[in-house]
This record gives sequence, C-alpha cells and structure tokens, in this order.
Amino acid sequence: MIRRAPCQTRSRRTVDRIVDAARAILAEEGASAFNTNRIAGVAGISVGSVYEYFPDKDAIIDRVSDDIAEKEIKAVLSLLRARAGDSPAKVVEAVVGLLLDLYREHLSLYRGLRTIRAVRESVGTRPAERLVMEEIRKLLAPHARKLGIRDLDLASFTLFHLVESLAFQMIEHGEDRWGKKMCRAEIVRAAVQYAGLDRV
Amino acid sequence: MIRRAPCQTRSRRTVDRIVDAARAILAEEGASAFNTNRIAGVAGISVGSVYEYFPDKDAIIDRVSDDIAEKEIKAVLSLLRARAGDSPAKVVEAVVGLLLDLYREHLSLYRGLRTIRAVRESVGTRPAERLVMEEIRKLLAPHARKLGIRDLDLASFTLFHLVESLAFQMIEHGEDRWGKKMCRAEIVRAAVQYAGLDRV
Amino acid sequence: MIRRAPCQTRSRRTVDRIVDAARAILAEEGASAFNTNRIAGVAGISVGSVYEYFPDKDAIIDRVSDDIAEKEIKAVLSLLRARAGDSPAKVVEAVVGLLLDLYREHLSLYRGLRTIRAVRESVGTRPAERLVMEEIRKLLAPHARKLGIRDLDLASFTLFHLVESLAFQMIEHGEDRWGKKMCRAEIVRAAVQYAGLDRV
Amino acid sequence: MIRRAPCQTRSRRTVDRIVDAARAILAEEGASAFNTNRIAGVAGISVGSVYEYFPDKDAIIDRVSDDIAEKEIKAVLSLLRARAGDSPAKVVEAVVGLLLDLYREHLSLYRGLRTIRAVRESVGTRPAERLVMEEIRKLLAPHARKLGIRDLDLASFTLFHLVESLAFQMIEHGEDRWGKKMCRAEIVRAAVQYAGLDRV
DNA sequence: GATGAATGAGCGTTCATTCAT
DNA sequence: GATGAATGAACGCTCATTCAT
Repeated sequence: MIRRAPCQTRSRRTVDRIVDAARAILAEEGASAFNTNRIAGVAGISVGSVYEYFPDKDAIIDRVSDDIAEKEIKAVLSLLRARAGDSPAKVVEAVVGLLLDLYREHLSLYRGLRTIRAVRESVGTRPAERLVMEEIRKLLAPHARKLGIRDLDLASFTLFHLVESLAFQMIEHGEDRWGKKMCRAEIVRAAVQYAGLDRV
Repeated sequence: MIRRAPCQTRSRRTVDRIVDAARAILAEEGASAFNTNRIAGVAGISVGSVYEYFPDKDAIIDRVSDDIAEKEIKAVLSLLRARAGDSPAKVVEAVVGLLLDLYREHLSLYRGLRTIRAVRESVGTRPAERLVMEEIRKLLAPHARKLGIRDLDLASFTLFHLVESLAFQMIEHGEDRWGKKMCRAEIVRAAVQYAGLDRV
Repeated sequence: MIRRAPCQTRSRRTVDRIVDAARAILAEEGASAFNTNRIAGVAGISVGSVYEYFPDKDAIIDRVSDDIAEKEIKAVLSLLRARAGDSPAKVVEAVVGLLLDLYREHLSLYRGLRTIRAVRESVGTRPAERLVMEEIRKLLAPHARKLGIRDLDLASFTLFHLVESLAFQMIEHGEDRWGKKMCRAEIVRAAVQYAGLDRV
Repeated sequence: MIRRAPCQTRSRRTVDRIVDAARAILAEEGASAFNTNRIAGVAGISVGSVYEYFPDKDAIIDRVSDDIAEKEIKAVLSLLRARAGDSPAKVVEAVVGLLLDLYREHLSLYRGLRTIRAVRESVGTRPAERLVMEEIRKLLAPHARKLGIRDLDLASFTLFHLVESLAFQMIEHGEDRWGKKMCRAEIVRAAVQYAGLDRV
C-alpha cells in the first residue's frame, strides 16, 4: 500500500490533468478544438502520456462524459432522497431547479460533449439517462392509475426528455429573455401539467 | 438577357446538383462523410465548380439547412391555414403528426445537419424556428387570458421546443418501443396539457 | 482525346514522380526511410498529391513492385522466346545471366522491396513468380520422363527458387569473392545438375 | 562472490525472461508487434529493466538470433559428428531433414527474425552461417578432385545457400502442396546432384 | 538494480481550399 | 464558367528511449 502510493498519486495526478484539460478545452474552445495534441499541451504533458492513460481519444471523451453523468446522477438521487416525502409536484420543481443549475454552470461543456457524441454518431440512450428515467418511473408509479398513465415507461421517457430538453433550451435561449425564475417555472409547469401531478 | 438565360438555367442546375448531393451524403453517409470533394464527386462536377457557387463548405450546409427549413415551414403554415377553424387542440395534434412524419422521413439527414451545426457551434435560434413560434403565438394569443398565460413569447417558445424535442426523441428512441400511435398521442398530450388547450 | 491529353500528361508525370521517388528512396535509403512524407518530399510534391494518385502507402509499394516484376517477366520471356531452339542447359545459362544482371543492377531496390513485403507479412507467391515457374515447367515438360521428374510442379518450383535464391546470395555475398563469371557458372551448374539438363 | 551469486542468478533469470518474451512475441505476434514495451510486458518486468540488460532493441534481436543460431549449429554439428562415417549423400539427407524440422517448428519465429534483420539492413554473413559452411567444406574437401570442384569455398557457399533457401521455401509454400517427404527428397536431390555426391 | 511514467519526433492519412489551365 | 491537380496544416496515434524515484 505504502509503496504504491506515490505512483498512484502521480498517475492520478496525470489522469486528472488530462481529464481537466479535456474538460477545459471542450468547455472553453469547443468540440472542434478538442484533439489529443491540444489536450496534452493544455495538460502540460506529452501526447505519449495521454496514451499512457487512455487507449484513444474517445476514451477521454467517455471519461469526461461519465464523470459528469456520475455527478449529475448523484446530485439528482441525493435530492430525491432528501425530498422523499414531498409531493411529486414539489419534487419536480426541485429537480428542474437542480438541472437548470447544473446545465447553466456547465453549458458550454455539455454542448461540447453533445457535439462530440453527435460526430461519433453514438446515439443510444446512455446509462445515466436510463437511471434517471427509472427514478421518474418510481415517482410516477404509485399514482399511475389516478393520473391516467397507460404506459409507465413511455410516461417516464416523455417526462425525462421534456424536462431535459426544455432545460437545455431555456439555458441556451430562454433565461436571457425571461429570467431564471420564469423559465424554471415554465418547465415545472410543463412537467406538472403533462403528468397531471397537480392533481395528486 | 436571352444569352444569360441558359446559363442561369445551367447554374441553377449545378447549384441544385450540389445541394442534392450534399443532402444525399448527409442523409446516407452521415456528417463524417460530408466533405467538399465527396459532394463534387456525387454531384458529378468538379470541386472547383462547387466553390464557384458556394463560398465555402458552411454555405452549402446553410443552404441545405435553409431548404429543409423552408419546406418545413411551408408544410406547417399550409397545415395551419387548412385547419384555421379547428380547435387549438386539434391543430396541435395535426402539427405533431406532421412533424413526426417529416422527422421520420428525414431522420438521418436531420441528425447529420444537427451534427454539423453543432461542430460549427452555430447555436442561435434560426429564422425558421422564429417563424413557427410566431404562428404558435398567434394560436395561443386569443386564449391567453383564459389559459393563464403570463408571457406569450415564453409560452410559444416552450411549446415549440417541447414539441420539437419530444418529436425528435420519439423518432429516435420511442417509436420502436411504443409504436407511432402512442408516441404521437403522448406528445400531443404533453403539448395540450402544458398549454391547457383542452380547456379551450 | 486532345482535351484530356494535357491532364493525362500532368497526372502521368506526377504518378511517375511518385513512383520514381519511391523507387529511389527504397534503393538509396532503404525500407526504413520509406514513408509517404519522404516520398512527397523527394518527388517535389505535397503529401496530399501522393494520396491523389495512390489510396495508401501499400499501393505505392505494390506499384513499384509490379513495375519491376513486369520488367523482369518481359525480359525473361523475351529471352526465352529468343532462345526457343536452344538446349535447356543453354537456356538456363542465359536466364541465370539475365537474372544476375537484373539483380545486380537493382540490388538495394530489391532488398528494400523484400523488406517491406516482409514487414507487411505478405508471404504468398506473387503472380510474377507463378508466371516464371510456368515457363520453367514448359521447358522441363518435354524431357520429364527422361529426366526422371515425378512431379513437374515440384521440379519447377524447386528450380525456380534454387536459381532465384542463389542469384540473390551470389550478388549479395558471392561476386565480391569469386567474381561474376564463377558465380554465374556455379548457379548454372547447380540448376543444370539438379534437373539433369546436361543429359538432354 | 557469494553475495553476487544470487544476483547473477536473478540477472540471468531476467535476461532469459526478456529473451523468452522477445522470442514468443516474434513467433506468435510477428515482427510488427515486436517492441520493447511489449517485451517488458510479456516478460513481466519494467521497460527500464530491459534497458538494464540490453543497450537497445537491436541487442535483444541479436541475442534471440544468436541463441537460435547456436542451437542450430549445435544440432547440425552433433548430427555431423554422429554421422561421421556415413557417405556424403547420407549426411546431406540427414542435415536437410534436420533443417526442415527446425524451420518447420520455428517458422514464424524465423520469419520474424528475417523481417527485423531486413528492416535493420544487417545483411552480412552471420558467424553461424560461416561455421556451417566450414563444416560443408570439410565434408567436400576429401572428394574435391573427384567431384570436379574448382573452388571449395564457392562450392560450400553454394551448397549451403541452396539447401537453406530451398528448405525455407519448401516449408513456406511447398509442404502444403507436395507433402514433407517429397519436398525433403527434392532438396536432397538438388544438393546431391549439384555436388555430384552420388558419385562418391 | 528495478521501476514505469514521461517523452516527442515521427508515422499514415484527411480535406477545405486555391489556381493555372 | 469549369476543371481537377495540387496544397499543407492538422489529425490520431506509436514506440524506442530516458531518468527521477
């Protein structure tokens, strides 16, 4: 344990520098500036070292992506746990607020990630999305009958994408015009009305 | 004038061939296969000619993009005109159906366009979007008070993106699982409930 | 015809420059100096132009290789035609002399080609070899019974490789020590004795 | 001295592991997979350690090469010693059989070695070859006059390369077609006829 | 002695753009 | 107007070698 510590520390540091550099480039310079040589340059290491820790460029993206997803998931899940007793409408309001904060903080980074994923043509649903939809499902399940939900999966899918897409659009083009508060309220409204959560 | 006529015709033909080729490549081979040499090849002309009619690669993309937007707009507007007397809920249902049909038919093309636009980092609201939002605004305006809409622009913006994003997601990941009919109904439901159009 | 002439001429020139450069590098600097940037440099063109005419590096090698093989084959076949009436032993003597001349002239080029083929791990019998073995077969066929040949293909195969390998070794390490004349005589002797051609 | 003993043992072990790894990679993965990092990995040691025992990559190759040559030589010499009283023709037959067995067993390893030596452009006659030629010389010397040999060195050189090259070609492309037995017989025939050993 | 993270020149290849014809 | 050969910076990635620990 003690012997490997310094190595692990050094490795850890280098990996982090790579990931940090990747994240910074993506956020500040965009997807088109995202290349392995630039990453190495920004990280202050050599290209070779990048490939010491990542098999290829895509793996770096995946890592950045996973880090963010993990953070998001953790934030959402812990918020859900904290609001366990609240009404669905309240929960939605809290989650929308959280998502808006997250997206706002990392807007350009998210945009960069989306772009690179688009270029890579990796369109499948990602694990993180699946997990969140699962949570939404749990939230809706007890009230399914009362809300007139015929397919819980479809409802979760719709609610998830409704919130996610609107949040992104609001951050990109909405908050400048109507302010944070109104934008948030509008997403909440869309979500609550869609699912009829105000009737629960 | 007479002399130029055939030239214009020829130019017209060449421009169209370029645009057609660009569209075909984007739709069939994806954004990563989209390059000027390939466009010239598919169009059956020389690279030089491509640059005779378009200043650069981006201009071709813009043209393809605009063509599609124009078509979309036309389709939406003519549908709205045809349904002028219908109830808002009915109109929404028709528009959602139309959008789903359009997206489904041109899915890979749209995906390609989104990808390339993302890489170019051109994120601003496009004129076509603005126009459609305008129509939505007209649709909502008479009922604003009754529907409890505080900001018509925000409501139009939200309704537009709600429908647009959900339509895309349904085509990409929803219709396989739940079928066209249910997906369409779910988007309509989300739109109608959000705006409270069932109460009008 | 007339219109395409200048283009073909220019293309032709460029292709030739590439092939010449490739051949020169292989012959003068060896297989390890053989790379596309160097080829472009020596040819006095840009890397891009190399890829205008060849899909990849291997295709250049193949072209150089084929050119040489074609020359060799032509030389061997025309010599065989010229010596059609001679005794097999005389024919072998002439062919050995020819091969030695060819190999001597292009020793380092051949070495380079062999090296690159080895690195590419393309070990199969090449068409040129097959063709020459076919000729050897024709030469031996009439005398097969008298020479006690049980398998004509095996005999052709053996005779071909015997001569080819010895010629290469003699050029590389033999002629310095024993002179051209003795080396040639020894290969001829080996070939003639192996096949028993002195008895025909 | 006592203290160094275990170290030498350890060094010995490490060197062997390196050489074994190098040999294994060359044989199983080919020349293109042969690199120092991989060697260290397969040997289960660090790259640094490889450079502790070998000045550079070429030295490893030389070592692998020498080991094989030594083994070959030993096998050939001990066979020659065992067959001391046999007729030259019998001896040749035995040696050809031995070489074919060796080459067949280690075909890919030999191919790998040849490739790497070719890339390094180390074409000189290797000591092992010289030694074997020496033995061939001893074998031919007593009968030189009777066999009409004018230059013993040239004859040994020729006989050696004749057998060596044919053995390689037979293993690579001959045995599949004509079987081990016929291929071996053909090489023996070529060697015996060339030198006229059937007359001794 | 041993380690393995770090180096960086160099590889094969792509593609938006230009310009002489 | 039309051509298409030519350009060359830039990409993702490799690997022999070094050296601080």
